[in-house]
Amino acid sequence: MKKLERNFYDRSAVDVARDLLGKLLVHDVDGIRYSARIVETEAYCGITDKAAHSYGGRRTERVEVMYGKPGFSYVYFVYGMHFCFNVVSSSKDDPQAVLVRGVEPVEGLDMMAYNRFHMDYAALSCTQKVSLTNGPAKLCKALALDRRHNGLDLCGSSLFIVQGDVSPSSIVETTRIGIGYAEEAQDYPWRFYIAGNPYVSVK
DNA sequence: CTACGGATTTTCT
DNA sequence: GAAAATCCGTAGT
Repeated sequence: MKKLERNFYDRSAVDVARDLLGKLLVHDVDGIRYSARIVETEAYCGITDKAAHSYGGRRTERVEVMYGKPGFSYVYFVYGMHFCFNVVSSSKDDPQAVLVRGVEPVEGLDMMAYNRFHMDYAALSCTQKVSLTNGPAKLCKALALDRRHNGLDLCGSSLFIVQGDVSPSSIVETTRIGIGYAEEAQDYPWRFYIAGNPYVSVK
């Protein structure tokens, strides 16, 4: 399957978020391949979006990568213990990004099960299987993504996204999660997910 | 099933 | 010093 190229990411975060659904996120490390279908995303639309880390043109060390070229990773640390993975979108100096909130495991299931629960995949309960990757911090843990993966080029060879083999049947557009501080931006329909998929974090 | 609070530390004011 | 793009365990319905 074809790796997504720079021009895929060089669009608004809303367009990239919608089009990432059904694509395959791949992480190759230490001879292990993790891959998972993207089933839930959120767009963070830059300096005018009160929910975005780059709102108002804020430009700190943490958010610097969002001001660079599209198609790079933005991984941040939150709540003292979790990481979240984003894809930098839009053009250089327009700090937009897409948060990946849910993925469906495809390859590397045993390593994902180990990373999350220190168990074999076969020993997981049904609840645990779904809980492997149905949230932004859960999928980072499962796919072994952390601060070392901030600022990586997704057009590179260890962390990238490929075209999926099936396009999503039905896409739901709704409001974003966990942004109670964002006033009217809370109500913008910038979260997208594949209808009916069990790895969506919040229905 | 839903609701709530605690965990834990970086990041920014 | 406060808040945070979350998760998990426990308690209640």
